[in-house]
Amino acid sequence: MAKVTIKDVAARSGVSVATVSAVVNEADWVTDATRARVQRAVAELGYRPNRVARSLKTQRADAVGAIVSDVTNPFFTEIIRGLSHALQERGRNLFLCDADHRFELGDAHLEMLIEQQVDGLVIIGDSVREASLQSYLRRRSHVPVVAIERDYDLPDVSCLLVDSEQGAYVATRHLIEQGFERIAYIAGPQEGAGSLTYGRAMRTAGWRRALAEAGLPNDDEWLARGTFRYESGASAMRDLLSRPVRPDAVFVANDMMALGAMHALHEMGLRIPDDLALVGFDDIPVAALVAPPLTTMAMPKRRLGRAAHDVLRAHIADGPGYTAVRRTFEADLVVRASSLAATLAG
Amino acid sequence: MAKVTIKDVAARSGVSVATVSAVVNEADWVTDATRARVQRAVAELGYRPNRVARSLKTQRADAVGAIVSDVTNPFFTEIIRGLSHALQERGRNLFLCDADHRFELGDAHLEMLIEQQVDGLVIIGDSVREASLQSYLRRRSHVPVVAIERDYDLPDVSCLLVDSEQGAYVATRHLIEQGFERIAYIAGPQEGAGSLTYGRAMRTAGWRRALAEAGLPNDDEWLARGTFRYESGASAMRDLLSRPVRPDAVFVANDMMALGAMHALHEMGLRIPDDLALVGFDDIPVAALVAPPLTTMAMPKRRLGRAAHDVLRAHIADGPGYTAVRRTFEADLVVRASSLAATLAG
DNA sequence: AGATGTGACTTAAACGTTTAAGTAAAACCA
DNA sequence: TGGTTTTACTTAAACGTTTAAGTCACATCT
Repeated sequence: MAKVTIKDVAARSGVSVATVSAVVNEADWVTDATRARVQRAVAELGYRPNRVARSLKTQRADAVGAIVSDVTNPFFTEIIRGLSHALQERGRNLFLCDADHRFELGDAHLEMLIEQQVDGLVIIGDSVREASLQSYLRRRSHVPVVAIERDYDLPDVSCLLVDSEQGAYVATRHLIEQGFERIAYIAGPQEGAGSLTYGRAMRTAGWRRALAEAGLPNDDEWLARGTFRYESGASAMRDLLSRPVRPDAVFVANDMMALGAMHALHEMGLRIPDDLALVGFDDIPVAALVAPPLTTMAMPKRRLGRAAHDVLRAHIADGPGYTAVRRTFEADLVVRASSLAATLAG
Repeated sequence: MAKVTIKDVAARSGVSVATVSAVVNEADWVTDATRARVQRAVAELGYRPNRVARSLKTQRADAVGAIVSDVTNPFFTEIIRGLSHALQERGRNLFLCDADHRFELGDAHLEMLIEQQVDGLVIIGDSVREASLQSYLRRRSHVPVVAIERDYDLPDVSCLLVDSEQGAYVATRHLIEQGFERIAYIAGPQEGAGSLTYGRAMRTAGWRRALAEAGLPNDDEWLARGTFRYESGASAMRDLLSRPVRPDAVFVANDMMALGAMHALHEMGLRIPDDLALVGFDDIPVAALVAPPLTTMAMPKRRLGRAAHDVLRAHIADGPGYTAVRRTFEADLVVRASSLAATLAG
């Protein structure tokens, strides 16, 4: 009934535990004969090394922890996939925690991952408060942290971001090139006074820049706000359509809201893109599946996950003196039917 | 630079490590004065107990491991959410691993979770081979295992399943009640000779039963096969429509394929449900978001996750002598626009 | 007053590994 | 041949906790 340990293997194969350890860890000094005897004992007893004991002794976990703000969001799961693959290749494991949009939960997960002695941390989306992270980083020793799509103003954390301003600019340019002239924008929540001059908030700026450049109107008359969730996209759309001048195209700050907007348009009997063109942001998998397929700015999701791994690995290798990096990725325009000029689409 | 341990706290507060341990674990015999002194030292040093050391000593991890066949599949992430919440409430942690449909990966994850000494295992979907699991369970001691939506023929693993036959029956009955008479079925992959008489494979049987009962045709003329993926749903739909007699409704074995079928119908200019009604299975979140919203059999996803936790907890409490259970859940019909009789919808 | 009990700790072993340091035999060299 | 090096191990301490067993001062009982 008892668990089989390295001692049992040592006893059965008639060698010391150190030798068994050497065989298990593929040290080069063991003779073939001894190695074979030990391996036989390992197989016969079904011995598996205890990672907990090993971690305690070696002071490494060969694992990293990740906290994601919403594990049911396809955008994040793609990132996780990329991260998970990269780790897998190196034989590292991933402890994944879902914060479900609740900061207390995210903070609790952070604490537990630290106690678990992971070798590094990945924070995906807005799941951990800056204050909590900061108080951890102030400790005498801490593991490297990299954040994805979350911009921390902390010197020790690396941030992997997407250039939202540029993405929004490209998306809007695309609509302009398709010949649309009244291009509205459905934004995320109102950013707090100057505090969030990063990430998704910058999409507004990109939209403005493209319109200004083309001499098109870009004032608040053409701007509506949502919460990044599906339902809010639908109501923002209805809001826009109720205004004096109807837009002929809408750029939406993320795909979930774009889908909501699409739903509202369907309900009102308006056709996409004939009556109104639509461009989203993120390129979640469903974007290609709806009718019509949604034009969107593709986030390099898997690459973000993989890059998080690479950066973390480098930091771990560099030891406590690592220097955090800040990397910006570009979003790519994926043209689908929802944004094609009526003349082309028809 | 060094990590702060229980010894540092003991030294600073002038007590033994045993006392610090007692304070941290809220033993009741410590005086208020001592407790305060220790807590102050803990706060001042920023001490966090090392879970690895604790696990090694206590022989528990206060964590369970889960292996999911595809972390990007919304169906599974909902289950994970349920599991994760339940664990959270008990202060237990979740180690989540993504097998990405690759059995070698799933098996490797199984091995590593075992080495990590988790208190229990949850296997979600088809991610771990029966042989691998069996060889683990043959070991002298093992932790409890519960599988969700995967039917293992192993006496020590608990299985949480959904009654697919019944679900398919209900879905088909619904179409019959709406007045449809030529009800086709898009199934999953052909089940291997007699081997998969469980799970999703049983949906064919439920469809047949409902049709037979109503005296409607249910032979292979009305059956097409896919692979449970989006694209295969589209081609299966095209296949069905190319046959001599066109169906007026289609029941699809899962939502992803149903969405694919929907896409094919849009392409061909056919209207849903007017020209052809559609019912899916799973109720993934997008099902409600497409146009028209998809009628489907809702899987109790969160409940499955929560139930996995409950069963696991019971098994852990029962110790090595636990008796595995087999529980079947019902899928609920969720009626949306895609299946409403033309007369009602119009 | 002496025995007994209780409260508030401390001591030290243990959990299952890894690994630096030690050792004994064999191989090599002059 | 005698000394040195190499090979193939073994010994034992350490990692950071928990916890059973021990201790010692003090209160309580008869």
